[in-house]
Amino acid sequence: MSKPDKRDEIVRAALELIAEHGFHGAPMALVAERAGVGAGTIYRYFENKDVLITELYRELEEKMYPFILDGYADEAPFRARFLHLGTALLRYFIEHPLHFRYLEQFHNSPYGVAFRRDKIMGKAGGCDVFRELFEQGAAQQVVKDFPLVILFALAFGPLLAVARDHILGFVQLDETMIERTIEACWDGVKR
Amino acid sequence: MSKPDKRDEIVRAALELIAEHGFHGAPMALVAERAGVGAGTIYRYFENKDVLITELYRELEEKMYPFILDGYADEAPFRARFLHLGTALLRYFIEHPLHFRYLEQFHNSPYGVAFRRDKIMGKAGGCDVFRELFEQGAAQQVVKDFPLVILFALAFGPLLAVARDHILGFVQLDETMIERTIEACWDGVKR
Amino acid sequence: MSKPDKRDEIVRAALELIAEHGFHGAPMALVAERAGVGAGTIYRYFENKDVLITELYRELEEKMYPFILDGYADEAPFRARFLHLGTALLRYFIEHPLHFRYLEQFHNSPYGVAFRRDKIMGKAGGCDVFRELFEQGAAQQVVKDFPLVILFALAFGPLLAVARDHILGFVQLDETMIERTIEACWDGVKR
Amino acid sequence: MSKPDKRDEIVRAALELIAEHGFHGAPMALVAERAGVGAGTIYRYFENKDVLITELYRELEEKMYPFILDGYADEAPFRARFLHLGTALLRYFIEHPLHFRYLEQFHNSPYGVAFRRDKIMGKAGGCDVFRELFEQGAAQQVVKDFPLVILFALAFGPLLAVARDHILGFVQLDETMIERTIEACWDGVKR
DNA sequence: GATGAATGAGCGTTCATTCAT
DNA sequence: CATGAATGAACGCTCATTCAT
Repeated sequence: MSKPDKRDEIVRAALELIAEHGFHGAPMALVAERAGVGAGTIYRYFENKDVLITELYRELEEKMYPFILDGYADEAPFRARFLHLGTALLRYFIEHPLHFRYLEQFHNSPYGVAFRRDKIMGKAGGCDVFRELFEQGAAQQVVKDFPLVILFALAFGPLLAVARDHILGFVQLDETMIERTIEACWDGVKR
Repeated sequence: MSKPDKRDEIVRAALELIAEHGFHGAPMALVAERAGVGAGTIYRYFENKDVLITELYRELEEKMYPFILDGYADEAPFRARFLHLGTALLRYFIEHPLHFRYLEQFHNSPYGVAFRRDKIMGKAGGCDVFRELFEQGAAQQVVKDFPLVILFALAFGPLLAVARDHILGFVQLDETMIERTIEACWDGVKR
Repeated sequence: MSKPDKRDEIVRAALELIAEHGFHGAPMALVAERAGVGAGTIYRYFENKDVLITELYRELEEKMYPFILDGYADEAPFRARFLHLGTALLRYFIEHPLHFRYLEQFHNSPYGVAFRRDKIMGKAGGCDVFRELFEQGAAQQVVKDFPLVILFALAFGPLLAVARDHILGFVQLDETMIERTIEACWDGVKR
Repeated sequence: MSKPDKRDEIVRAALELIAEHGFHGAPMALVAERAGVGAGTIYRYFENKDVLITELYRELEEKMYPFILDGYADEAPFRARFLHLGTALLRYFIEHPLHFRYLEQFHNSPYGVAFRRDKIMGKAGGCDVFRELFEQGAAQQVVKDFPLVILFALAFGPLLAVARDHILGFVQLDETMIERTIEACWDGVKR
């Protein structure tokens, strides 16, 4: 097994265990076992558990971006862009349930809160498409007159809730349901 | 200190510690200390930590109901009832940030998922006002034609997100902002 | 077994293991086992291993002082007082080899160096009899004209070396040898 | 880098790290890094860490001998030879604090005790000048009537203590202080 | 020969739970 | 009933040593 293979196995094992059982349901020894490596090996790639967790988060974000930006037309009208990003995101979560559950765990933890705080304070990375989109929407008065944070809540709150319900098996979303859901989000956001 | 007093102190201490520091930030010994009881005493009232956590959840739900049902008019039109419940809920969370954070922690944990599964499968308790309301709304065709689960997501997804952002200090909600936010939720839900 | 018993057993076990095998030859699990307590129990009495080590040092010092001060006559001539303290100390070490080896381990470790630094800088505790004695000796010009630190080295260097050699079985000291050794130390120190 | 170079670098790195941070402050990986070699390479030159430690000790002793024997006159009177060796040793330690601290660490460890035991039991190496000197001194009745071990303690106990105090910064020894200190040692030893 | 990634036993420490008092 | 000292399994992490390259 070559070097990056081990790292990948560790990351995959951590993703699975944390997504399924949360941070304390994923002791390092179990991550190692599931990755097929020795316990000490993890520490060659990640300084400690916190670093592994944060690094994994960043990797998931990076994998997600190309997916949701695929076919995104910068110059399209606001509504079209909103629907594109929304449906793409929801589709991504549904197709990658492990990613979704990991991201959720992360956001509902001290890590995630600190992360968001940084983002909101503008040290952002990554999430900028959304921020840009909504800032334009606000400037063009096509969205309701709310602080950005609330617009985000109106747009993504339902999206994330619906994704979770699908993944937990509480609903079964097909493509048309995805689109209709995002249109409903749009109704909440639009002026 | 009389018997129910001790129980109350334990519950209060657990609420504070878990809301502020999460489940692992609340060791039983610390809960006991903060409650002013012996560590073993907790186990007279709660079989184990899981039971304490679940029990506490149920108590918070019960405390919440009278608050949000206060002034609720069964026979009012759907929209008015929706707005009443939504604003009441959001107000409740803002006024009881500890409760909110506890409920959130709970929902984002294996406990919460099992709990919701039971509810959705119909063994519900508590949440019935919302279920009834939305079932009526669906029957009257005043809300969008979605499964109940998605309607819930559209209604409460933004609400919870906004409450969290307020409590974490990312926005400052006043009464009019609360009302406007719930109206935006309504836009998402209404047909 | 009553409360102070457990603490005593832990301290005794730590003393034995550390004296015989050094700090890393005394893992907490082994200390616990030898003390006949659970591993976690140690932490009820000592915050962590460092605290256990430092505390044990202090206890040994405290046990030693009454022994060497027994029969010490403040107003006796310098030489007599020197011989008293020196022989008493050497006798103590020979009678308490575990104490001696522990104290040695402690002094030859970061703990001990920090400790001595504090003492020399005057934040002393305990060792004051010796300091007082030598300061008087210096004032009366009965000892050689050296900084205190060097006088200490001349007096205690051989004493400690001899104690170690006895305990390791390299010599066998009897009472007269003890006295003659301390007299030889005196020759090194006296003007 | 040629073969003996690597060995030397390993030894130098081990000396520095162990002298400054003790045996546990010198993990093999760090020794390798500081030596500029691979971790596995150390094991081509030294069977294991214990061997490295013992070997390094022997090398330091060997480097020390030429230094202290420089100018040593076999036929000079006992006192002169004693003073020569004593001052040379003390000077050596002061000029080579890393060596001194290493030797000290070594002596205060299971390695050192085993080593000394061998020496005293006569399997000696190295230390023979001192042994010879003192055996002569005993035969000529110029030193006190003590077992060799005690004479060593009287002579080197203060010397080592003073060296340590200098290196730790508790005193500052200059050339005359060195000489006076060794003369004081002489007072302790001489009949 | 030289490497350094990989290993896993072992460390110090925590904490849910028990049970003698 | 209430207590809190005691427990020990489990955790995150280190490091001497090995071995495929």
